[in-house]
Parts: sequence; structure tokens; C-alpha cells
Amino acid sequence: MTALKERVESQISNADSINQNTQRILVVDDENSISELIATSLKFVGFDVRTASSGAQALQIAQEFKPHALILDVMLPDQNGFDVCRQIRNDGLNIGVLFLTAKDSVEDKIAGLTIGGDDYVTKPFSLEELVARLRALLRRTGVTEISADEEKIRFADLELDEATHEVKRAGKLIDLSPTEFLLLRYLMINADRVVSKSQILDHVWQYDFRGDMGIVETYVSYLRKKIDIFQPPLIHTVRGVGYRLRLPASK
Amino acid sequence: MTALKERVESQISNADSINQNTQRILVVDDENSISELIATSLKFVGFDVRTASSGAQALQIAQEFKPHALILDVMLPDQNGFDVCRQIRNDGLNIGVLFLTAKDSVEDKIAGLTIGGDDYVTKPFSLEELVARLRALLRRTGVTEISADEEKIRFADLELDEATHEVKRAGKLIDLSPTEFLLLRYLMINADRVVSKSQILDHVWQYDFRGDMGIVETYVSYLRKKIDIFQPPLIHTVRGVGYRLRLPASK
DNA sequence: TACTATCCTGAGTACTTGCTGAGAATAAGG
DNA sequence: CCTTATTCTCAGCAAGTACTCAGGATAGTA
Repeated sequence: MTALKERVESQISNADSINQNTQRILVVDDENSISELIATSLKFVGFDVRTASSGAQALQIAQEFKPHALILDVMLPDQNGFDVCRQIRNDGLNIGVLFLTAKDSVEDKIAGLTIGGDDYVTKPFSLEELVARLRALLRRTGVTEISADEEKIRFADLELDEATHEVKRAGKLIDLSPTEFLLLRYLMINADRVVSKSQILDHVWQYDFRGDMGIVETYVSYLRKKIDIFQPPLIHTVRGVGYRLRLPASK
Repeated sequence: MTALKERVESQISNADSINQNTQRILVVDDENSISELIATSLKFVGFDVRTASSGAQALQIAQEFKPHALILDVMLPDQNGFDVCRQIRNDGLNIGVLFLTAKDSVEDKIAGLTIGGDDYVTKPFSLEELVARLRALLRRTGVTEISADEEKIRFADLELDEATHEVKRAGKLIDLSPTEFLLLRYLMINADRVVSKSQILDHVWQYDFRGDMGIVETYVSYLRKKIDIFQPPLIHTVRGVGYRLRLPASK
């Protein structure tokens, strides 16, 4: 996890170009390691992030920071996340909330969460999923003005639709499992760039995954069998470094 | 096409561009959690909403807010809902009212309500039902000018009529239970988009439902047996994500 | 060429998710 | 009050998914 942080920060140079219309996100979690993991990751993809470790602190920061969205643990030391959410909304700010919740407490208290465009993610999550959900939430709550068409990510004749969860190559529908979908999404977001297996592991897999990187190889293999049976192949191995999505011409 | 229009409108929420003809709704309930639930939900589908927690406050806000409709709990701390309703109408505003009432007190005092286009919903309600009733009420009270045809939602050869509560596939009448009807309605409004089981649960079931999401699976199964015995099947499972209404041709 | 680190992939297993029938509990209608 | 419809729970089955492992392939290097 420390490794992830260092790596992410060392690569921040790549991302400084697009950050004018920066969206503000407030992350609230009492586990510092979690909120920092999220904060680092969100900063890297271009958000303006603050963190808080209690409900009281969250309220305080929200007043002056005026976040566009909240990432909020439902279990906080001083009060529960729902109350925090309500209080912040009482202040006039009608912002979307992405709740974090432990896996086992899911069925119980989650009822009513997805109403106002809000959503929830269960711990442990993968960063890709968190960011994807956050983006979807910002889209729904109208902070970002994005047309339906822009919910699609494209590369070459590949097309990935976040709203419908559909993937097409050359117009042909391809059926992917959730993990395959996230992996392809990550590769497409980083198209033309080499991503290491540890980067993939850190972003696509849940943060508590304890296996080795062989799993990435396995899933790349699955993906190739589904999308690179077409020509030309798009997923390329960069030996000793990682993988890269690219067109043969752009060599 | 109607389905598409409705979906676009319902998702657009905060996009200020299309909201000139935004309808103003005043929600009056002394339980804050309830009025907030309703407010959040209505704001999300594009209404302009204010809340009040007492009859006095409601009168006050109504004078300057001039709502197109009222959602009004019949049991208020200071006075009963009917008096509030009467007073507001005395002020010249002749607006429709959707009463909220506890389940057991239904038959008693509600008689005669629906004459003026008013309606009532019993607590606990489901959000889908509330919104559907509110829309119907606005239609009846003439705030919205909608032709009979536009009360129908269509998708492929499916047709759902809100006014008559009839559902047809390929012109053939299909008999649905109330819950099945609401579920299908929700799927149709979100046609072509994946909706998660929690979203469905939050919108279609009553807000105090405490069971697990298996119920959604069961009802999807019921629905399939009634509408997808026809070809082609329209209800599709997106494993690990949710359900989606779509045509096979839709790429 | 031979060696070695790296990568690919098929096979196997445990696990998760979703579907459906059966039946109990509840509500609605005659 | 009885009958029927509806809602909901549950459990077993089927299918899809996640992950591990190991042998074979490949590419870079001595």
C-alpha cells in the first residue's frame, strides 16, 4: 500500500494537463490508511481532494470546501454516515454521496442509499471501481455535463460503455466478466501507455488482495482470447515492464 | 421513444437548461427523514422541491413558493393536514394535494379525497409509486398538459399505460400484479441502462423493506415468465451488476 | 547455442451469483 | 368468512467467476 502511494505520486507528472475544471471531493473515513489511499488515487486522476476522519470534522471542512461529492464511510467514530450526510445536505449543498460500507453490513442498512443518485461501494473495493462509481455519480448529480455518448471509452475499434456495461470490438458485442471489464477499462484509460502488473493489481483488484501477479497474466490471457481474436491484436506485452494497449502502426 | 424522453428528463435532474417548466412541489412532513427522502428523490427526477415540517411553516412557504402541488402528511404536530390544505386553498392557490397517511388510518378519514383530483399514498410507500401518483395528479390538475398517449411508456413491442395500468406486449394484454407493474415500469424508464438490484429495491419496494435482494431476483423471474415468453427476450441479466432492458439488435 | 528470467495458457478447484419451484404469511375480494 | 391473489422467504440447482498452479513457450543475454 505504501508502494502504491509512492508509485502513484511519482507518476503525477503525467496528469497535470487537464486540471482546470477540477472537481472537489471530500473523503471521510476514520481509517487513515483508507482515506489516504483514496485521496492519493483521486488526486492522481485529477480531483481536488480533502480528507476528514470524523463526522464533525467532515461538516466543518465541507462548509468551506464546498465539495461536489462526498465519499463517506457509514461507520464513523462519532456518528453514523447517514447523519453526516443529512447534516451536510441541510446546509443547502445538495451533493452526491458515495457510501463506503463493510461487506457484511451490506444487506442491513443500505436500504435507501441509491435514491438521489447516491451509490455505495463495499470494502474492500478496487480503486478502478471506486473511481468509476464516483464518475458515474458526478454525472448523475449533474456536476459534470456529459452526454450519454461520452459515457463510452473508445480505442481503435474497441468501445466500452459504462452505462450499459457493454463492450464491442468492430461493432461486435463481447461478453466480459466484471473483473475482465475493469481490467480492459483500466487498459483503455491508459491506452498507449505501459502499465505494470503491480499498477494493474493495485487499481483493478481489491486493495486487500494477497495473491501474486500471476493473476494479472491470467486475466490478460482471458482478455486476449475475447478481444484479440480479432485483428490486429491490441494488447501488447512489454517484457519486464508490463502491458500496453496500442495499434500496430503506432509503434 | 416516450420511454427515452422520460428517461432523459428523469436523469437530467440538475441540468438547468431544460428546467424552465420545472414544477414546484412542497413536501410537508414532521419526520425529517421522510421529507428528505421524498425531496431528494423528487429533486433527482427534476422537480423543484421545498420542505416544511409543520402546518404553519407550510403556509408560510407556500405563499412565496407557489407550488404546483403539495405532498402533505395528514398527521402534523400543530394541525391536521386537511386544515392546512384548506387554508392554502383559501389563499387563492387551487393546487393538487397528495396526502400521506399511515396504513391503519386509511379508510377512516380519506373518503372523498379524490374528488378534486387529489390523491393519497399510505406509509410506507415506494418511491416509484409516489412519483407515479404525483405525476398523475399534476396531469389531472392540469399543470402539465399531456395527451393520453403520453401516459404510455413504450419499449420495443412493450407498452405500459399508467392511466389504465395496462401492459401489452405485441398488442397482447398481460396481467401483472402491482409489484410486477412497478418493477417493469422502473425497468422501462431506465431502458437500455443497467440498474442494480439495490437501485431497484430502493425505488420499487417500500422504504422500510428489510429483506434481501433475493426478492428482486424472484420478481424478475415472475416478470420474465409473463413478458419474456415472447420473443425476443427483453430483460437481460448483467452478472455482478444488475438488470437491463434491451433489444438483442441493440448492438 | 544454451541459459535464464519472464510470460502464456490450460486445467482444476473453490467460491459466488443468479434462477426457480415450493410453500408460508399476508392481504384483497366476493 | 372463505377463497384467491399476492408478497416474501428459503433452499437447491445451475452456471459463471476468481484464483492457483504447473508445464510449455518466448525473448533477451551470455
